[in-house]
Amino acid sequence: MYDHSCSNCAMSEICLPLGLDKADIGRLEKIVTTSAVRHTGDNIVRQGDAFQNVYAVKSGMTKSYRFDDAGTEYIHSFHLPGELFGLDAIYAKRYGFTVEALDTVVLCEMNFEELQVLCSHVPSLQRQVFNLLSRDLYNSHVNPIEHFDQTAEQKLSGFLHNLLSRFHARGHVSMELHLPMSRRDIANHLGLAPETISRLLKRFQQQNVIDIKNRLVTIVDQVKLESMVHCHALEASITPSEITRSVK
Amino acid sequence: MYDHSCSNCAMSEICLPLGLDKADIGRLEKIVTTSAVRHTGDNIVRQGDAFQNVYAVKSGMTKSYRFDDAGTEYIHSFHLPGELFGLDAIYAKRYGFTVEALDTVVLCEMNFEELQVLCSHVPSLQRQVFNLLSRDLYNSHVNPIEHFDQTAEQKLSGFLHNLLSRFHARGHVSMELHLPMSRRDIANHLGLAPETISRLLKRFQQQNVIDIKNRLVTIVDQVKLESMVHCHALEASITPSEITRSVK
DNA sequence: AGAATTAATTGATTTAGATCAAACCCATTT
DNA sequence: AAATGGGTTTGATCTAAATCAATTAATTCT
Repeated sequence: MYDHSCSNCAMSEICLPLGLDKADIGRLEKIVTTSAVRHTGDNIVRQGDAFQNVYAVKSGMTKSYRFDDAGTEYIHSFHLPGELFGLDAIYAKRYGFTVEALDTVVLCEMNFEELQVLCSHVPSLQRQVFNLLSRDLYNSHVNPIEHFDQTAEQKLSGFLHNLLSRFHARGHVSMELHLPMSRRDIANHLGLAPETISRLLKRFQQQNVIDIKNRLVTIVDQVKLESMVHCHALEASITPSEITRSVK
Repeated sequence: MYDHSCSNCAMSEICLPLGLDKADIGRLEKIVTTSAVRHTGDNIVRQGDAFQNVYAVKSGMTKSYRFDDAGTEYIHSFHLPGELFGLDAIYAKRYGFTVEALDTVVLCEMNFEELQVLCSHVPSLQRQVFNLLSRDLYNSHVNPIEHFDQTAEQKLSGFLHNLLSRFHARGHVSMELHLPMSRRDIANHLGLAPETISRLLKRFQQQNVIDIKNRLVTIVDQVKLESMVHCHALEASITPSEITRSVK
C-alpha cells in the first residue's frame, strides 16, 4: 500500500531481515508493503478468513483472540513491534485468530506465497523463517500462557515481567508499561477472573512492587517482581528473598 | 545407522515425504537414517544438548519432558508414529526437552543442516517443513495442553479423545488404547494430581464411557467421551446430552 | 457539561481439585 | 513363596481462586 523499507526500520534486527545481507533485504522489501494506520478496535485479520499474508507489527500493540466451538473466547497473545503473526495459519490455510489493534498500529504485510518463493532463492531468508517459526514453537512449548501449577500471582507477575523485557529488548528504557488492554483482557489471557487481577495489582502496589495509575503500570522493584515469577508460596508478610525455593 | 526407506514407510503420508514426488523422496531418503531400536527409558535427546537432528517416530511412543529453573518437571507431549520432534530446538540451538522411549521405539533421524540445504533445492520439501512447523504452532496455540477454564474431566476426556483420534489417523481401528505412560505422567502432563486421574478414570468407567484394565483403556462410548470434552459442568447423575451448553 | 454506559474494584461465599495420609495391588527379586 | 518397592487407589481435609453481589470509577455519548 505504502512504500516499504526494511533497511531503515528500527525493528530490522529482531524481525525478518535479521541475517540477510543488503542485496537480500532489497529483495525482501519488494514483497513487503506497509499498511495504512489501524486504530483501536480495527481487525487486521479475522478468525476463519482465508490465509494469505503474514504480518509484522511496526508500531503499536495488537491482541489475538479466538472463539472455540463452545463460543468461549480465548485471548492468546499481544503483539509488540517486531513480532510476526499469521505463521500458525500456513498449514490450516485459514487464520485461527482474529487480530485486533489495541491502539494506533502500523503493520508490515507480505504475501506468504511470495515469501515462500523468495525463501527458496534466498537461503538466509529460509533460515530466518525456520528460526522464527522454531522460536515461536519453543516459546509456546516452554513458556505456555500459563503453567498449570502456577499461582495467580506467578501468572500476573510473569505477564508483567515478560512485557517489560520485551519492551526493553525493543530499545525502551522506561519502567513504565502502558497496558492498552482491559483488565478483562489480561484476566482472560491468563485464565483468571478480572476480580483476581484487580486484587493482585492492588497487592503488588501495597508491596511496593509496582505503581498503578489506571492502565499505566510502573515497575518499582524489578527484582522483587522477578522473584515472584518463580516463588511458589509468597506470603503477603514475607519478602520473596526470605523464602527458600521449594524444589519438588 | 540402518538403511532407510521413506517410500516403503507406512507413515509417509503423514510425515515429511507428504507432497514430494518420487525423485525428491529419493533425495530425502539419502539424509535420513533409521535408528537402532530404543527401549523403555532410553533417552533419545536430552534437555540442554546441542541441537543437531530432528527425529520422526517410526514405531512406539515417546514422552518429552523438561525441568524448569525451579526444578519442576513438565511432561509436554507424547509422540506417536509419523510425528516429528526437535523442531522447537532450531532457534535455540539446544534441545529444550528430554525425549524418552516409553516402550520399544524405532526412529528416523536427520541432520537439520542437511535438511535445510535440501529444502533450498526442493521447494516441495521446504513447503512441507513450513507446513509441519505451522501445524505444530497452530496446535500449541489452539489446543494447548490445557485450557485454563477446562475442568479436570474435560482435560482427561480430551486427552483420551485426542490419543484415540491420533491412533485412528494412523490406521488403527481398535477402540483399545494402550497407555504406556504412568498415571503420574498423565497427571503431570495435564496439570492434575495423580489422585484426580485415578478418581476420574474410575468415574468414566462407572459411567460406561471407558473400560480400564491397568494401562489398557477401551473406549466404550466415543460419543459420550467427545461430549465430555466440550461440556462444562457434567453432573455425575446427568447425561451430557441433557445439559444445555453454557455460552459465556 | 451531564447522562449513560462500560470498566474496575471491593467484599462475602462457594467449590473444584490439591494435599495429606493410608491402604492396596502388581511386578520383580531373592 | 515371601519380601521389597514402585505405582495406584481411596478417603478426609484444606485452600486458592472462582463466583456472586454490590459499589465506585472511567469513558463515551448526547
